[in-house]
Amino acid sequence: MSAPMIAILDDEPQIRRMLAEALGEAGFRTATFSRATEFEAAIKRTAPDVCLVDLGLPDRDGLALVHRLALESGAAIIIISGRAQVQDRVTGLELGADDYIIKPFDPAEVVARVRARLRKGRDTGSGMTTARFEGWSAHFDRYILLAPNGREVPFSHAEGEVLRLFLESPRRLVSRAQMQESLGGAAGESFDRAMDVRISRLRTKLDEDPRNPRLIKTIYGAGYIFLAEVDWR
Amino acid sequence: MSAPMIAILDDEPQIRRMLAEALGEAGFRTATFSRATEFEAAIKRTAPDVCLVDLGLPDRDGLALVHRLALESGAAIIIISGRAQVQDRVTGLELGADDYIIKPFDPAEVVARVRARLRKGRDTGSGMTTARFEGWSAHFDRYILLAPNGREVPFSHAEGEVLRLFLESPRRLVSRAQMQESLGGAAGESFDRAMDVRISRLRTKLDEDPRNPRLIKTIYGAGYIFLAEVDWR
DNA sequence: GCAGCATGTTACAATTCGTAAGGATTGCGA
DNA sequence: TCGCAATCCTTACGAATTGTAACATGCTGC
Repeated sequence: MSAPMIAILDDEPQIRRMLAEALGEAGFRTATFSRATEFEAAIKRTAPDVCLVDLGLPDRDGLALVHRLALESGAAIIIISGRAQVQDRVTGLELGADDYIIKPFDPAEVVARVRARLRKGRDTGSGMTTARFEGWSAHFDRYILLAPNGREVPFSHAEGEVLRLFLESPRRLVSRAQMQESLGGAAGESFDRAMDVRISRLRTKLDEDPRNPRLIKTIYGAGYIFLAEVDWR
Repeated sequence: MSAPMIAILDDEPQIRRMLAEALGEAGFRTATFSRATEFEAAIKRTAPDVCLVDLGLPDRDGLALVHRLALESGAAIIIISGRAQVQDRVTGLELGADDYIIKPFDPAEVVARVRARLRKGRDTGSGMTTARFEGWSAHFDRYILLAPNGREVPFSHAEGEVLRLFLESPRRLVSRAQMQESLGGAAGESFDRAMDVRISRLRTKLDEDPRNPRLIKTIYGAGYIFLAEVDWR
């Protein structure tokens, strides 16, 4: 498993450099952006672990961006802002941010707060081989699903990759770009249809009603959401 | 599911009261302690969701306590401290604290930061998945509406975004500009008509009489207002 | 009422997605 | 090497979602 990925959005080059350097020295991968639109597009592709967002960007309202990120991405969100009023901090946090750092800041504290965010929520990763959801259990070490009625349903490697991706971020939007990234598909080709087919097959194995799937929802133009509470063992 | 439990450790009675009151009003259960030994014993019995710990207690070294809590309890830990040096904050966070608040603090910010910690711990999605209004219920976790007569009405992602926006601020004017922000529409384009169409489709799903909509009122020249009492679960 | 604009609705087209059918690839045993 | 089976991708076409254009309706101030 590679180093955690930190996405940085700030319009001041100096601050971008400072953050990227401090986080890089701490062993993280970083990606920096100066404009919100680029930033948001990149998020959908790469699914970073933590987002550092500077409020008060010129080209968009930062709080709306934070709200969207909180709803749609699984990343932890840390706001960096020059606005020091309590009310600013409260609304930022209520909109879904996980932390709020005031400028000027010390890079060491930023690194510490990023580490604190990563510590929590890092459940998956090591010996997790079985996941339960909605009466099903997926055994990745044996390549089988156990249906709620006890029936054994085998699944292939490709199907397992998709299922694992969903089970690792349940109730979160997973974009097609993220899937391609995770499943090693080259971009730009007609790999899209292959993706569809994998999903389709997985759905039939999960007893989904094709017209009205309960577990794997399609978000038109965006990706998929796996709608279930998942419990890894 | 009962209200989340917040354990508070502070040696100043005034601060204990202030925190307990603010958190109580926000809907949390609280338990306050003045000495670390009592506090630690209680933690083992009641397993709180969040611990608020004041450093600099007389009877023990606070950082050691934080470290033990981080290792042994599953609770989120928020340090409250009068020591404002960056180095203090960094070591507190490195030892396992999830957040670090400096005295003097505003109770509203403490509440917001407690909420932020609970959001991430709570599997995903913050629990806000079902809203009831006027006999309807909107299930955002299943992408369906349940009509007052029990009929199931599916809705798409775009429709759901609009509906969620209304349900999150009922009886309040929502301007078109706000919608564009929240729904991620690029500004300046002819996105206006698209907005209208979304509203129109949503209205038909909600059985609105086109000539006389009861739920989604148009405020000419300003925006829309959702007229219903909303109850989130 | 009328002019001028804001909003509602409908029909249509572009895009995106689902899946059945068939072909390529791989692995395995005879 | 050949045949067979399993797996996976591609093709092709139908279905669903969404935005846009065009037109209809409604609001506001004169």
